[in-house]
Amino acid sequence: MQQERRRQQDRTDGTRAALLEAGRMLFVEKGFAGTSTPELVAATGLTRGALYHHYADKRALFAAVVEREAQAAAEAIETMPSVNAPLDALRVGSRVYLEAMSVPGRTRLLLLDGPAVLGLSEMDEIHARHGNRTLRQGLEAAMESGAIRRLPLAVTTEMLGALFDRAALSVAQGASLEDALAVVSAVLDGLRA
Amino acid sequence: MQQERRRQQDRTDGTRAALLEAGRMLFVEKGFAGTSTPELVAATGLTRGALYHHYADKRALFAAVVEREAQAAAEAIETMPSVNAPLDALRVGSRVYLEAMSVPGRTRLLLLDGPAVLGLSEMDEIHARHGNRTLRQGLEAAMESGAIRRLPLAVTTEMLGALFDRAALSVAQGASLEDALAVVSAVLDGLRA
DNA sequence: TTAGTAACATACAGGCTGTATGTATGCAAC
DNA sequence: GTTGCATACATACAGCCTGTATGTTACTAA
Repeated sequence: MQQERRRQQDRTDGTRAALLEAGRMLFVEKGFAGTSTPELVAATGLTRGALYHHYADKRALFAAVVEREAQAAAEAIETMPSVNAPLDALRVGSRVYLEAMSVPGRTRLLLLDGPAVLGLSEMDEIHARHGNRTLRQGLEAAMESGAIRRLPLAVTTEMLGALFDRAALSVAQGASLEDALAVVSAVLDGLRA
Repeated sequence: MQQERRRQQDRTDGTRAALLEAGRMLFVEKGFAGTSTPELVAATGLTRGALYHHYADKRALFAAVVEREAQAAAEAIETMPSVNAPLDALRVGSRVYLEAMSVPGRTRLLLLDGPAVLGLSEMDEIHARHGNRTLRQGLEAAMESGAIRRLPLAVTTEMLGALFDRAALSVAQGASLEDALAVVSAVLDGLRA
């Protein structure tokens, strides 16, 4: 009974995983608009029927792919070694973040197509559901402890996050990771109280 | 002769202007993917034939709209009063930039759909063709004069530009302009040598 | 075993894009 | 001025794609 119920579940899980995997590959390679549902299912051996059975539409599959990517990135970041000094924690965190974002395709999914297809607010919700906390908490702790200046937390988080994101994009496009980190480090340094 | 040749030119210019205007309106309102060429030409009284006569495809019209927007933004920024002290120039420039980016729809065109549809490199080319120089030159001057730390110029420009862009987006989404400027100011301050 | 439901596959309707083709209008030279 | 060409458009068409409706098979619970 357990086993029979599992069989259906496994079947579903396997199909969804296949669709997510093919989706990630194609969305990364050709973008959301450039990927058609026929070629998507062709990559899995299924038909469009299966796709539309499991996901409301192409956008919903894309959202699932993006959410999975955001989760993976968040996990990579949360395994960060904890650092005592808040400012050092921010420095280490930014390096970890840039490394996490260097997974091929991740910048395209999370920073280019994601915001355009799903919208900024839905992207914010996705990030909120996973690890976006890290930067905000890091900044908050650093402000509380007096390590860096006190600034409006929400906008500061958004703006520094955008700085890191662009760093990740530049690195993905060939810029030097060390150069990017030098700028990050200088900016964080400059925020000391 | 001049006059007769002008008539054709005027006709072309008028048609293109109408397409650009309708394009801007619809692309801002419904995004690139959400805007169809039939509704685009319906907004001008023309037909799709005219559109495809003047532009290679929908993407080319979108690129023209984006380029025009980038140019308008650049012009608004270049009319900035010149300031002597490099660091003050950066401060004033950032306020002018945020104001320029507060034109409705501009953030969507230049920061959301533009990069996703045209790609980062084409967007960079567009910006290079217009006013992106401002920030780069401001940073360069500030570094030369010793006002701020010496950092890799290219990435620094990209990353600070992204910081400003996100500030513009946050403001466009309801955040306080003063909060955003406080962060900008703090970051610039912190970069002093 | 049987009824019901979930997991697919197939078939279809509508819309959209880009191109090919047709038409009219300006323009330049004779 | 009319003849011929090029430019500016309009119309028609082919192909693809999306989402839905309908059919079929595989489970599962009673």
